[in-house]
Amino acid sequence: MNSPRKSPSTPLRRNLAEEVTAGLREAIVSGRIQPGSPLAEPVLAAEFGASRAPIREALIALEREGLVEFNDRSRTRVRSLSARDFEEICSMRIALESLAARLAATKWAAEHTEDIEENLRQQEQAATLGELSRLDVKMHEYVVNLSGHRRLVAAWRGIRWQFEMCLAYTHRLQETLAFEPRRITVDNHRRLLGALASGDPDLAARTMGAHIESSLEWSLAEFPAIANGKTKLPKAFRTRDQGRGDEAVPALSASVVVEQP
Amino acid sequence: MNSPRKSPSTPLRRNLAEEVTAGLREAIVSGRIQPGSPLAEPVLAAEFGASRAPIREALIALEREGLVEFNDRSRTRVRSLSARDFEEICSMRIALESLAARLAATKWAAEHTEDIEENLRQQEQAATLGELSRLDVKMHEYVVNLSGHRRLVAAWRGIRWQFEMCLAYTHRLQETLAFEPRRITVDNHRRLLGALASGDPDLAARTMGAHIESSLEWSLAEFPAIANGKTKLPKAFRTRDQGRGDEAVPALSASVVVEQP
DNA sequence: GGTTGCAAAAGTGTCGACACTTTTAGTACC
DNA sequence: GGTACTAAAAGTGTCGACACTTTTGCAACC
Repeated sequence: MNSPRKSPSTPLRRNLAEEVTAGLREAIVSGRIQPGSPLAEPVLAAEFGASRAPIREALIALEREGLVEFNDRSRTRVRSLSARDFEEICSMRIALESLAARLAATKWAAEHTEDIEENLRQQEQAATLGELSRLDVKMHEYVVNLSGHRRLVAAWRGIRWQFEMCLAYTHRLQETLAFEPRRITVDNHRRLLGALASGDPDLAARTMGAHIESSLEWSLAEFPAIANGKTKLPKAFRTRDQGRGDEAVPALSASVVVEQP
Repeated sequence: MNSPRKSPSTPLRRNLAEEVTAGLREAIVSGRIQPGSPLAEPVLAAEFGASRAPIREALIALEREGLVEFNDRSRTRVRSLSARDFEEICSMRIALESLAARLAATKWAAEHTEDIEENLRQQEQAATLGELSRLDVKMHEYVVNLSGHRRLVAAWRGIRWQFEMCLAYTHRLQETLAFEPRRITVDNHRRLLGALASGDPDLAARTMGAHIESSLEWSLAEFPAIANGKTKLPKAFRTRDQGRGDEAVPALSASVVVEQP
């Protein structure tokens, strides 16, 4: 042996950094920690009963996921998502998932259709809007993973939780309006499934792009508050981009890949 | 004062982590550190005269840029780029830069045309293939930044240095064949500039996609070694994907966004 | 000769400490 | 009441140390 054991009680818990990352992510996405809240390393270290090293690593990981942001002086805050952020997230999803659908279509097999259909069945039975969204994201994630494109997967993960954060906020506003939208969503997904299973890469990409775009338009229609700043969202969520001379938000129609059918 | 100063000689150098990141990045991209080389924290710490904390941070940053990879047991190595990686990088560039071009076209102004034309003039005078590539990347970076899409910029940076690493390798093989390719490249860029300046988002996106795709095809034609593994590349660069049951490389034509003109 | 077992070496995860910087909170001053 | 100055508090960057795990090197063994 080497030296005095510090705490023999500690049952060798590795990857404290990952635990902290997961814990913080959950708290942020769920809204338990409000956007804009400062995240000081010593404070978090105390809360998680860890030292600053794993906390630091977790914060870097969360920054990569877009859930927190570092200030000029390296101070960390929970990120606030503005309408512009929402548009960026959606246009990225279109760009990335169109490519994912293209690749997935070329290697589509019967088992994939079965997997997706199982998911769609669950969607039809989903009790809450939140549950429905979770299944929706899961389906999209399935296609992204199936693409086998590791950099695409990585980039997608870089916005995934930001997207869920947006969803959580919109759902918190309107937990009810589930019926009509749900049928539309599932119908859309069936069309998408058909395109993927057809094996036609162009069709799959086009359909995926149109699908995401249409669901985005629906969101904007339902919650114009998100898009124009006259928002009913929690105050901290309502952010005028605190950027340094940031350009104006590009019109949505311009940030979306339009593919002619 | 509080306690004994450790080294009064240290002139307050901040951001050691960034220095290390930049130093390692340069060494990796230039090939001074061979792909596959292990990067042990204590070793690097000694080399850079730093402690492990900033080294660790630098390695995480480089992993994010795709220049190093962590193994199951968290050991770090310089990443080896296979033909599949090359294709992934290019298809990501097409997806991202097409969107960037679309956005840039909507906000294009005379000054931007001037900036690009200055760059093209320099391209025409570039003495080496490496210099030409540097200008090429700079031009593409210009468009990406002009898009004003922060997540797009972030994703692009996530593959930028990997791309340069590929370039460095191909150039090391063939430093000479500059004349014909260069004229083609510059011609392509002029066409691209026209599309961007036209203000037509669809045209800009389409042209950008085609431009990147064609330059990729040219690379594959010139250096089939890169694509098929029968390579003249340095041994460490020649990597059979050491993945765990990785799927086959999707055909290039399937990983590229084809947009009908 | 090749294999197995074991101890040293090398490596990662986490911790606590300190130097320095930025904020915060008073406090004196006008 | 508002403003300028100052000292405490809070925060980040970096360091060295230790506990534990994985590799490596070597030696005994079949």
